[in-house]
Amino acid sequence: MTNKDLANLIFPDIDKDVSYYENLYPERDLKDGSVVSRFAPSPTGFVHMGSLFSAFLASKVAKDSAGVFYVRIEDTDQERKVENGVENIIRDLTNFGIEIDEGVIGEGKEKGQYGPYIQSNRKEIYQTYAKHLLEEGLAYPCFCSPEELEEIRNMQEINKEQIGYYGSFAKCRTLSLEEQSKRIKNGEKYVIRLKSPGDINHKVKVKDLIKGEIEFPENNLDIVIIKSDGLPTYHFAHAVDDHLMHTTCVVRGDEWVSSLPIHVQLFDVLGFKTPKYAHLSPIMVQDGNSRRKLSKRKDAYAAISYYHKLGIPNEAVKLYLMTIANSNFEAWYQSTPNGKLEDFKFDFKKVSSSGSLFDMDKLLNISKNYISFLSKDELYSRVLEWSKTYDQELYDLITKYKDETISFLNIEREQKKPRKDYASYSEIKKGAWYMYDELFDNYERNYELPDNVSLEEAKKIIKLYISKYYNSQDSEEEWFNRMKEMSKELGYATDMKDYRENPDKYKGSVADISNVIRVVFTTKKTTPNLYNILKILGIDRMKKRIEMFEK
RNA sequence: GGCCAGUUGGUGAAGCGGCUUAACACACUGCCCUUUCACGGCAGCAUUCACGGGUCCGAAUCCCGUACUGGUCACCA
Repeated sequence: MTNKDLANLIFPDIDKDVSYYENLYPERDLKDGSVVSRFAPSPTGFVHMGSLFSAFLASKVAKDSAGVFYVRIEDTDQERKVENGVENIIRDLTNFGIEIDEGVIGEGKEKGQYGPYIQSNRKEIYQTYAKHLLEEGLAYPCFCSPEELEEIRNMQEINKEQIGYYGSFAKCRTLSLEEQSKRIKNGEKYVIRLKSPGDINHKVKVKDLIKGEIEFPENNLDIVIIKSDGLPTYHFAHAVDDHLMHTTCVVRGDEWVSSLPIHVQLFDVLGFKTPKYAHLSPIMVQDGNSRRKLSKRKDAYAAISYYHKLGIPNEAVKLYLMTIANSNFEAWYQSTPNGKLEDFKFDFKKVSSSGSLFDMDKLLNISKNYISFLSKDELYSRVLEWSKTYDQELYDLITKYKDETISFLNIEREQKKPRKDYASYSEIKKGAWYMYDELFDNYERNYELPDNVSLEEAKKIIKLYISKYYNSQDSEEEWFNRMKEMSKELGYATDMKDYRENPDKYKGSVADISNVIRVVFTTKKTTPNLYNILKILGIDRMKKRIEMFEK
């Protein structure tokens, strides 16, 4: 009985050799310095801010270096699988505008030479490598039951010993080949464990692109590499896949840093070159007095689809993520005319090694700025597309009144310092509803008149305005001058400074006059430029709204 | 509990031994500009970098210890 016999007994159907796969997946033909990175989610639901963050940065480094960004699905835990998991992930990624160069691109769809990219379809590959380890005597079957392992753990805890399967606790490690084969033939359940060559008293240093050099005790645990269902554990799959797919940079959450000793050892035992690692700190959220990781289940705004629904542009979310990732980004972006995210050179070294709080205010502010610099046509088409799925009423209105909508959206836009009204597409309706008769006529109108102007006075003002002072042909300057003339006639101050100094001399100021007019036509006392609004409304609708006001 | 990491205003952070009486941005407050709002401008917002020691002429920056926070110790990823 030899190791080889045992390997054949365990994997009788594996007829390929490790070298077969090494040849099947040759080195990638890329320029020096090109980064191959990946996003490797488990299909357990949608994409949330945290995983998006790592996907985004992974794709960014690949793109910056003319490398490859691919998607691999890690579904070795069959129990946690979720219906439509893959589809949802790909949808969120695509919705968000992350381009997938290779790997899984849809349910049952993949592209690229290094596949399959779904781990459950790579079973034979993992088993081939496990078989190889078995042959070399670097791995062994373990028959311990979960109960036995539990017991060992408890004992270790009581005795304050290192916890885990190692040394004298690794009972199955020293089983003879005959014993092993006998128990396998008996149909006992077993896993395959790595025969760890590590010594806990030795140190390993691992360089992380974000955290710097970290020193750990060597791994001395005989970790499971193949589970009893024949599928690999994360650790083993990580080593095999990232080697075979020639990943040069692994970007993942920092919950993985503590398994680094295992991973380094696995690469070493398998004779693989370790990739570079970038471990990202999680995005945190304030919860009472403490902080915790942004959670899929507790925080609605953790889901990337939340932003989509709200109508926050993808670019804004990306901009936000990049300002979190590289603190020099914001300054670069503001000082670079026409600066685009794509032109920014992202650097892992500048990523903070402690988790930052998620800042919705900041995101909204970035979004507000971003939207303000959109051209009128661009904004219109985006709102159109967004409302199509999320606000049918808005969609119908802006389709019907396309030109008016564009004119309205263009008020104080397309200039050096545009207005910043909307942090999301969904806010547009709140700001523009009074431009549509369907909404204006049917909604309950709450006229927000200035405090110092009574309803009677307001009616008087608007009557005088429409009959004597409004002329649709006026330029903005003429229009406002007439407003001043009217203020004078009614005993309101025309000059604001004068009014502020002598408020008692007047009934109010031209500001009150213009606000009354604003309110009559829009009900609101804050709107974009009134002159433009009146132009869009036109004289007929203005008259109609005056009638409505007087009633 | 072991191991690993982190700790600079309300938030994100810059800083890497003297240029820091701690940048910049968000939020907040006040003023100015102004027909409203928005924009813009100005000002305010940490006498101090978790705490305690040490090194040094000099420390937010280097070293040690403590505290706190987070991660991890599965046949989950």
